[in-house]
Amino acid sequence: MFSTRIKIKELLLSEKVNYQATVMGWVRTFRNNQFIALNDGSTNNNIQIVATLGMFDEATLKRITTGACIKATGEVIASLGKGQKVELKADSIEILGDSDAEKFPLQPKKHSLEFLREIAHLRFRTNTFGSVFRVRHALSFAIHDFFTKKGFIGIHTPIITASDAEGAGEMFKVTTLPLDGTAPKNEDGTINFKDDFFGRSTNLTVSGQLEGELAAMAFGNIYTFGPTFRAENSNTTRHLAEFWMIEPEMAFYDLEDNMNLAEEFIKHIIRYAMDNNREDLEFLAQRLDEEEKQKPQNERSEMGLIEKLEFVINNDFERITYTEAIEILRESNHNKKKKFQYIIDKWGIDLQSEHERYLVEKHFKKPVILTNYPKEIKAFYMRQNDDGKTVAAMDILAPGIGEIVGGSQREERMDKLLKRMKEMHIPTEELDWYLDTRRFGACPHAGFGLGFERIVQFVTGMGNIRDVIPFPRYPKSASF
RNA sequence: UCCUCCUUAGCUCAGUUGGUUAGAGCAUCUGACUGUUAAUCAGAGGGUCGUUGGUUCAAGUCCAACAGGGGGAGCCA
Repeated sequence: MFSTRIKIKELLLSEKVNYQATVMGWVRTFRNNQFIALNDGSTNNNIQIVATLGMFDEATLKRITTGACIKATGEVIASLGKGQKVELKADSIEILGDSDAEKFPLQPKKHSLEFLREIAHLRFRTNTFGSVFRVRHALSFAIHDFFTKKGFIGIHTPIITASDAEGAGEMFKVTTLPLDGTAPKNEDGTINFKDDFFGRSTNLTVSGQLEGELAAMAFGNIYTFGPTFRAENSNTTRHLAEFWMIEPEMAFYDLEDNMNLAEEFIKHIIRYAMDNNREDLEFLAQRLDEEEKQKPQNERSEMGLIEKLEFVINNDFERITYTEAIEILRESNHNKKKKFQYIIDKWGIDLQSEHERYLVEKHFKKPVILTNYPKEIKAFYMRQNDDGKTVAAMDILAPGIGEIVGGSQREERMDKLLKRMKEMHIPTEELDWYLDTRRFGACPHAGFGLGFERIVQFVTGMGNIRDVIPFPRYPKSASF
């Protein structure tokens, strides 16, 4: 057995001294030819390894460079210096992997996030990304934990799908047909997919919702948590071409049940990260704080990261209807003074992100759940309200990020659903399997979708979504 | 996709109204020092100024196109 190591987090946490230990990790700095700051990714805190002068040969010391991987064995003692409680006085140091100091790009200094994105394969070794991805994992675990405790069944919906009728966005084609122009064609010149791998045209999924609804019609409560793909040419700080989405779907839920679950869910996973990743969040809070100081006074956020998260956990989300939101916006001084780029004048228009931000950041200063949107601006499967104008939709808007959750009560009445599909030119033949849920034992049900990276952004305070997924995919970029 | 800003050493950035040999800090290398905390001190190396084309006696500096990046918008999660 090779790994007899103790993790640095455990070693530092116990504060026990006077025992033999082995640590393994990557060198952050090597000071004074004696003091190695070693990190193993279990925490941002490094263990100080003391290589007593004269105990190690010159050749070994030369190989202890920033980025090198080493194994050190010795006695854990109370530190003789300030700055750490314990340190490891090395009896032996073994270089497991050299790192050419002239070529290793990470330095013990502040790097820009843009530069680190170019070396995404190495950025895991920085404090910022160490914290971000530990928090990401905690949130991921908390999601499964939340739904499991509530008796939800996790469903793996397909990544390759045949349907392209959901209208959730542009899709990536999946094919094994040749791309050199020799693929079989129909008489009208379009590609004939009969000889393709699946014998039909297929795409990467844009949502697991429709399949999720099928499972909910058997298990009652289900959730999906998987990768999702959108071939939109979106170049923003909150869009990715490949992202992870959580989509719960619940039988016997109406819109209010749906909102209650979504709010409880968000609070639960934030609470989990606060309880289990305090150190990482404090590091990220400090990082954000320094970043904020670079901004002009009027652009700085009023709350620090920890404060903001506490606030979200401890306060009810504001719940208003679309109609009320339009009223608030129309009557706002911001609107009257024509400070919006898009002036709010009539009911029925879609809200622009400037309006969402006004509601969340200026007016309510807390997360807002917007409900009952006009049916014209929402998807075909949303349940039609009795007023004939709106649907039982809900979006949760978060400060700094905007839409974090989109959901609705689903239209379970076959006649209404079919009518709406026709109006919106959704091909019913292709979705016949979906319509079976309405044919055989239809029931009131609801669900929502939550972009995982967006909640990771919210919790870590990272401004760019490309910095909360290890290897981001976006237009013109699929490195690593 | 649209608007806008940016691109100078490995990194972060200076570079004046266009003018001779393009600078700094950090990193790297060499040496000194040795209980340091992004160690310190001394010295050295390191640049086709994003690419291509244009204006000019002269371009890092002005103009254009393209590429890449940032911020904002749209689409959305």
